Amino acid sequence: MVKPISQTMEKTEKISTEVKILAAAEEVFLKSGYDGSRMQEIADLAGINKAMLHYYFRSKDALFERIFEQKFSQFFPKIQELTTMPISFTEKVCIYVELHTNLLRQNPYLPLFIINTVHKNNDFVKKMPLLLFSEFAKSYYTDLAANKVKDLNPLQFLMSVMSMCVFPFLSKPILCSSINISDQDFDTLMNNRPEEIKRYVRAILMP
Amino acid sequence: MVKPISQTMEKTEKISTEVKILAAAEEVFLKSGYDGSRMQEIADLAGINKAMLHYYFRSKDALFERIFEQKFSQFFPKIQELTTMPISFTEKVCIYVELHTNLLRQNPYLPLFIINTVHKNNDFVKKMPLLLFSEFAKSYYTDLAANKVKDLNPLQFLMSVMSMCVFPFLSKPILCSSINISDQDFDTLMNNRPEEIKRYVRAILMP
DNA sequence: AATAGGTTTAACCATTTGGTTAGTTTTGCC
DNA sequence: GGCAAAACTAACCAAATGGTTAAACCTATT
Repeated sequence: MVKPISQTMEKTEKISTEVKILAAAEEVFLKSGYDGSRMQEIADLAGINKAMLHYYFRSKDALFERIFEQKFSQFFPKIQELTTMPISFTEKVCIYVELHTNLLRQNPYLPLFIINTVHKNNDFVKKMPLLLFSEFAKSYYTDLAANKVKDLNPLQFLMSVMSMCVFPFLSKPILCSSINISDQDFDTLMNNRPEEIKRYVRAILMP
Repeated sequence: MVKPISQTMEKTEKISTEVKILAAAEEVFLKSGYDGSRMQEIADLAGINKAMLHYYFRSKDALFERIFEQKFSQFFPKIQELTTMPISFTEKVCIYVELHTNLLRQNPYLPLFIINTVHKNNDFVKKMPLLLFSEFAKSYYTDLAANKVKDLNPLQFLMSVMSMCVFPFLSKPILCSSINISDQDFDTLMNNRPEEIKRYVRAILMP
């Protein structure tokens, strides 16, 4: 039997308790939210004693906040550099669509988790202004001056693009139940979605 | 002092306990969801004894289900007749946009409440197939044959339109926090939104 | 006024739940 | 091996919470 080397169990094959807790907490919180999650459930999933949760993370609030911060930073694709690239506004939006849709395909629970948490307590958000709206708007107005895009309200437009990317993942359960499509059908739909949205984006922006 | 007339207090000016409970339960459940709501909170808001909740509605589950069913039926605008009207697909979609956006402006908590509930237990939905997808799709294909609309995937398109209508109300807290707009700004945005979406719809559908 | 039935209340109950603690085991180091 | 610190466990605790009950209170009818 392999034994851990250091007291803090770093650099060992054995998964540290802390990591096991974080993985379990992520799964439970993401699926059930703060109110719907139980500390015992997290402990059971991690295969450890419930007291360990408090030993490592002090309280449910602290553990939740840890998970939320990590998940919140993952919610939006990393497009900081994109905003300053020498490509058209339309292309920037299309790249965002591609990135965000694929990101959410791999993290389908993310949107509902984030929205619920912020809905309950919007103090969480303040720290990170990750929606680079003003950068995108600037790019839009540059292209508008060059008559490369139609005249419209950029906030309304970007809100619409984000809506088309994110909302399907929120409405999946309703959609699947009400028009009777399977999980596989939904996945196919989401696979084709970036192309479809990009077509809409171009149609809307074409001057 | 006005006294109630009948034993069951029907037809009196005095608001019946049952109605007070339903109003309070609606407010609390809508804001906090099932897990986040407390029976005591509902009783306090209704200004009645907690035991009354069980006297009239037996259990938290039963009370919640009562509220959910009512709210779920309000989530989607009544457009049954619309589907059979002799107007173009584009016009039908535009009318839906107008109706749904305005409906949600008056019930901004509705989408998150519905989505959360169905996410936790999608058995709720089965009963009412209120998304008249097939009706709309039929109308689309009629217009496609007449070359009045562009060739696209109607499910993807209608999902997009619904996204643009509903998602802003879900993302309001994030939006307001991250790009720092006030409740009034948001209301103005939502006031202008139907027109903006309809412009997008026409641009996308134009053959 | 007496009665009977629905309505309301306060006190109570059992369970769940986040959190703590005292003591035991493991681990790294001398 | 011995020791001290860290990791871990089981048992426990107090508060919260959904739910119940027995008694009191109205209200309409007789």
